[in-house]
Amino acid sequence: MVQIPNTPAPASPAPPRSVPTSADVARLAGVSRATVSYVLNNTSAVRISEPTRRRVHEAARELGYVPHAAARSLRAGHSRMVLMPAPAFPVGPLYSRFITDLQSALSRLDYTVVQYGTAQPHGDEAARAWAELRPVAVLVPGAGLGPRGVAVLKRSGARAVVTLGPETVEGAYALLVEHEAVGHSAGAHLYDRGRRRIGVVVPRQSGLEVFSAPRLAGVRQAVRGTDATVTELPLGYDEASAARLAARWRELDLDAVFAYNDEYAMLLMRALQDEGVRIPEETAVVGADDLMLGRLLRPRLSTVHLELPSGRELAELVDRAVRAPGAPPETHKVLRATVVHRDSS
Amino acid sequence: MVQIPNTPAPASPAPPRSVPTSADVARLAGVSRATVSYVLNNTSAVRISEPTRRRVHEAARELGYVPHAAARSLRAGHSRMVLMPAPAFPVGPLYSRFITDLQSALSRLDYTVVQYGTAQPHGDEAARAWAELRPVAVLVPGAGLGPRGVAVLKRSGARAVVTLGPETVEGAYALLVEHEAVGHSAGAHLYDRGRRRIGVVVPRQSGLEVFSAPRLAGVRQAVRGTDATVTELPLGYDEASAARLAARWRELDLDAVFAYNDEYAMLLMRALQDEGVRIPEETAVVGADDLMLGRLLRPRLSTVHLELPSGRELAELVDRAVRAPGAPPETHKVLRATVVHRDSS
DNA sequence: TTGAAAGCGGTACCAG
DNA sequence: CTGGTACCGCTTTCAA
Repeated sequence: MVQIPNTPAPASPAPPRSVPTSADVARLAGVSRATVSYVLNNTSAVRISEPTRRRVHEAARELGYVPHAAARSLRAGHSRMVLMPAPAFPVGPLYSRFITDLQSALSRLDYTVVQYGTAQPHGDEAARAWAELRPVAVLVPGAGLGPRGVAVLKRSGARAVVTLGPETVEGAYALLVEHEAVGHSAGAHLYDRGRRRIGVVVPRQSGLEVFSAPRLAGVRQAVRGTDATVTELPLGYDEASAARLAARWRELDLDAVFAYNDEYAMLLMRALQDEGVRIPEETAVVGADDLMLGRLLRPRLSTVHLELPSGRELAELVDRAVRAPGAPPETHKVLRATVVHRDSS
Repeated sequence: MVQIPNTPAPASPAPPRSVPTSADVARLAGVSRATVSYVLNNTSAVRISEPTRRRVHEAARELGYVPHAAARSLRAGHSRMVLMPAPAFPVGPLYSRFITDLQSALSRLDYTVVQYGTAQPHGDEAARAWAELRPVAVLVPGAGLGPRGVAVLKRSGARAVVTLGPETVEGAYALLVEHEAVGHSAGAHLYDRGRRRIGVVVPRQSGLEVFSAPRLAGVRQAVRGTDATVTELPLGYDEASAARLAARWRELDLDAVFAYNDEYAMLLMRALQDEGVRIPEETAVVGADDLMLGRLLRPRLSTVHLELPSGRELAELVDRAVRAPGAPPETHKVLRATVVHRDSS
């Protein structure tokens, strides 16, 4: 490269214009690039004299040298990056915590966790973009990734492809999050408490169908073969929508409702109470997620408590899959749903 | 590398074992690597015959070829990656939406957005890890990044370093999120409504000090030089903690409280009501964040509505900074806080 | 104990 | 229009 002569600069301490490389460090320390690499990586297979180490470290510090991860993993032929597409659905506190736990657990195992900015393109399209980064493992929340996508990822060197969603995908390690179980718990609970005309809230908010459909199906399944009925109740997340639903509550003639989650439950409960519907006498209400706010409502909200696998467990699973890439993909059900009975049902 | 002779494999269609490279594509198509590159990148500076293009595309498809992003950006000397450390504080719906918006806005400008797994190490330490990825821009939420960190990032080629937090950092483009304004709005509102003995909730939850301290300071500032008093009220996010606080409410002798945010407000309001404290007559309550749940409480919760800059604006700012890396860093105040007066104050 | 050199997967110049 | 080739920054033999 041609050195452009310095323009007369202000008397600042000669700011190095381009990014320092290991070659720059070597030059400054008066050693070869190889030696720099040995020293900075503490390579045990080779002994470097103490004075040399010193000089190298000194030079690196002085230049503010930071190794180039891409170059390193290009040479190494692999990286320790675990890629996790950011979920398409609005995340609640539950999922936030889960992500945080998982990230720190994987960090402890010396992986670099990266959340890839959300999938505009459809799953199998997106998989290509993820594959370009050559992650050692990919952890996909929600639906959207197909068998084609899994194949692309594996062909690009991903040693573990794990889905965390409603269905298994050919070739991937599947952590089945069956939201049917949530609806099933709620439905069974309501039936046990003598309710027979059960409404189920289905949020209109887009991105939530993935959860709401199976939850509804779970309720249906819970009362299949009994005399109970299940009624679908579309509901937007706003007061007007809730008020409209509450206004026709009497004619709907329901004695219970599973409100999708605690937030929708709060919304609907308020509207019902404003309408003079007595809870739980006339209508029982059950939410889901076991948020703090449920305990603060009056009557206290019955809810379905959800438990995702711990971040540590999942991290270990990923690690195992990375180390034994030959192992056939397994399927595990991971969503534990239990009813917390309070006063609204 | 030594080729290990194939063990007699099941009669599957010869699965390619290693990751296909552009050389493989070239071989299969019977052309050079250069030609493959031209075709797949639609390089306009060079004309490739239609039959050749066809053969290359065909070969790429057949092999399931996916380019190696690291190799590409190594050669190019730069990437289009915008790195955003995952925030250390628990994120609410407000921030979630903000992130999502920002990501899609940046995607539209053809940047790749990546959330880097949360900062275990302290800011300036973490900056080194981020720098290893050689992002073209870094967007840091919250506090924790110091001038040293900024320097490291810039030296590693980051053309834009933007902080989104409570204070400016030497060398970085600062989007000032001044939570003092939140407290100030709430304090002024309460004062205007005739309240003089103001309590301010300070969450015990760790990670929230960054927000709670300035909010408290803002209230203090709003009533400075008046006869009003400000009392700090530490509060854990659980019912027991709230009940304890409510039990000594009468002796605290407060006529108003700014409850940090809507969720803490709900928690405290419930405890106060259970204790028989009338709201707003005896004590006015103001929350913040303007969440749906505030509208559902009775009395309806007064709150401070917060507005962050739109994702599009921020994306454009980043883009501008990337294109004009010489420009001196600016500072902008970006948090708009306005009181939404309802029935609790 | 240290250095020279090969190459990881792409891109872009220059020659044919 | 296409191929040869020199890099990008780093690690890792192999020799000296």
